[in-house]
Amino acid sequence: MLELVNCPCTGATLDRLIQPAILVVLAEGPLHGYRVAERIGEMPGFGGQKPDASGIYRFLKSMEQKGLVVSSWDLSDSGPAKKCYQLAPEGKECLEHWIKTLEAYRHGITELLRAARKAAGGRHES
Amino acid sequence: MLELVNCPCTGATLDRLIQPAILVVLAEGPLHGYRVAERIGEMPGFGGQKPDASGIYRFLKSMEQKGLVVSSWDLSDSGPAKKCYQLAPEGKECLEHWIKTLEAYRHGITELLRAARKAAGGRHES
DNA sequence: GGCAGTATAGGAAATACTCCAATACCGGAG
DNA sequence: CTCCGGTATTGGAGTATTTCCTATACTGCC
Repeated sequence: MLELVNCPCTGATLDRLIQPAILVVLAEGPLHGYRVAERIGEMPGFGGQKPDASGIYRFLKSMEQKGLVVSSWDLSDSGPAKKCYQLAPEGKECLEHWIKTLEAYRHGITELLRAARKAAGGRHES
Repeated sequence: MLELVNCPCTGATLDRLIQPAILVVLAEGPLHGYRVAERIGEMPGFGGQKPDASGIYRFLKSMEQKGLVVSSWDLSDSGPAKKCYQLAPEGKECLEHWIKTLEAYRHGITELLRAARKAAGGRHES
């Protein structure tokens, strides 16, 4: 038997999609990093496991530097201070661009899948 | 206007998929690195631009170390020596695993797309 | 001979990602 | 009251991944 544990074919990480996922979550309404991470973890395609919080915070920070999101501190609730992020107009523009990109990705994956099935599935109904 | 040039939403790189793409190309028949890169460049989803050859060679090498492919030098034709790769049984197994992974990816992307359209496309039929 | 195209390969930098630790605030158990 | 667990943000460091640039070499063409 083959050990595919360390093989990317197990699909452990499709990390690039965390970025549009953040945009999508924020498009649904302003939210702070911790909840963003939780919401992404709930999304299908992320395997029910929430992504590394560090990574989310870093993404949010870089997105703010790019002007895609704006943040404000939310001290209203009890508990530690929350940095509340919301989508800037540029972020919405970026999200719309992502829609086209995701369509292209899906098309590419569909084609790859077709080719893979054709190549691998030729005869293996054992 | 927003400069989205350096934004991943432009979809410049869906690099992770180069690995199954190599597998698919090799599943269609033995081939050497240079042609593999060209074939991948022709595939939809890679934007018609052929990937970095260095990367392909490195992938092929690591795939050989993992036992997914086997190589042999082809000196039959004129021109520089070609290292011809072909899929090993483990590589085919990996490719079959990739099919499941790609299906999961596509599903995840579909869901993300649905959410993105809902969030961004609410009202902008201008 | 020099140049372009085919073909492989390696170094080094840049980037991305993960794991781990630190800080801080709150509420409840002991 | 003190410690612990959950919420919340952040930084450091190490590893993995990717890209860019370069080197080598062979062939055919001008």
